[in-house]
Amino acid sequence: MKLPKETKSGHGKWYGDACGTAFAMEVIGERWALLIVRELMFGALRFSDLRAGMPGISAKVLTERLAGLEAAGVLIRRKLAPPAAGQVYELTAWGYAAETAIMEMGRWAAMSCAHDPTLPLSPASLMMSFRTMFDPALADGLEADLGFVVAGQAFRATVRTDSLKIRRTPAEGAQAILHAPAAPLVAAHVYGDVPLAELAAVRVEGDATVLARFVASVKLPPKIG
Amino acid sequence: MKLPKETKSGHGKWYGDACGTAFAMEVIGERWALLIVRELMFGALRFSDLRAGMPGISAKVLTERLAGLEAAGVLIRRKLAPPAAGQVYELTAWGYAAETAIMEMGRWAAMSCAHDPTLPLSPASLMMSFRTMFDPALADGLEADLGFVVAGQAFRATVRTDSLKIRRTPAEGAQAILHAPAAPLVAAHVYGDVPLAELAAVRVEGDATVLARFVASVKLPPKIG
DNA sequence: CAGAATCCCATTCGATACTG
DNA sequence: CAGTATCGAATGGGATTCTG
Repeated sequence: MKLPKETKSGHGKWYGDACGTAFAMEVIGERWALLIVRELMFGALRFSDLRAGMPGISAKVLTERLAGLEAAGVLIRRKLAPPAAGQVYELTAWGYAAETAIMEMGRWAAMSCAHDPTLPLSPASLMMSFRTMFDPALADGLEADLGFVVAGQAFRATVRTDSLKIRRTPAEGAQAILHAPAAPLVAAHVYGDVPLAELAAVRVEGDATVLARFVASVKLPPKIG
Repeated sequence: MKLPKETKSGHGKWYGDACGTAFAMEVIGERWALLIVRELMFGALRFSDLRAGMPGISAKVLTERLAGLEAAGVLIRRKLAPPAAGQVYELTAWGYAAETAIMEMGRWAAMSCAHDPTLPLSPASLMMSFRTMFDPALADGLEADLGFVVAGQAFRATVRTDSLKIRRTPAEGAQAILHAPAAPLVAAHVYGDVPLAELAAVRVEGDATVLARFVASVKLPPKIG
């Protein structure tokens, strides 16, 4: 007697367990699946943009995962309006609701000594780390409208006294805009305390003081493992 | 050219990504790994106890996962004091720190319509769901010391005005003790609103009123997917 | 460029049998 | 009870090719 195969792909096939954690792992536990959700967390992306954020994933696997996540209700595929050809992948409301879980996993991982923060990092990962590590107590009342242009991807961060919102939106008009060719450089400054002066490729446009206050409000947790 | 294999087992071999979420998935994203952590969350267990909580896992895979999780620093194997033979597996401080992430994943999964809460459930899963779904606002100031004996496993829950602690400890002396032969029966009462009177196999010992107040303070989130 | 289809090998899994 | 050893089957995933 074999266990039921059920949907044959995507979910419901592994654990047969009512535990929510088990169900979550069936949906987002396959290799790459959670990273796809991470990449989409700040807004819809096209196939090739997704690949760019996940070096190492193959077209086949990305196609399979996108189909699985769509079947599970995590994301939908949406056709772009006529002028722009092609389509984008966008999280559903439930997909966006995974953000808390993703952040808690990231926070947990950051507590391990084995976690290597010097590896490559996608722009979306960097932004997600800001959301995770933002501490209103450190922000000390900061309210700001910041832009980040990292590896060609633009994000807009809105800092309020007790919240931080980030979305994929052009940075024009922000109080301060940080331009960097790659995310690890920004991480070296924010988390590794490397002064901006030592990072020739990173440029700040606008109010550097506001940006510095933001950087001071983002901090990694202590290591416990 | 191939990607680096690195540790050959356990972690660091998949994504090569500084993103904490990616690292977390390398540690606990393998099949069954997170469920092992879940089972251990309330205290150390032996090999066979772990198998009992995860119907479907084979001895081989359990052995492999335990070795991987030990190598990653999530758990340690500890020899029992002489009177009791054998050894147990116990989470490290970092392993216990995964609880928040596990709960957030469970909360997220519970928001999906596709989540089937009628599947089998281990006692540890049930307790974890209590921790996840406990709402101090619904508890309305309840302070209590409760026992749960489910499928032969005993847990002790301490309810405070704004917290709920649970650990694997004999239930003797609690204000109320709920005895049930299997976890799904308890879930049917707590989350499915099936009256205790209809569950002949479930028995309450002690102050049923206190238990009822606890049950009223545990609630599933609304469905959004 | 987006993504489906095919091929093929490495890994992984589950079942069973076996051992201290 | 607590694993280990072995083996056949299933799956996974990279490379390549093909299509709109």
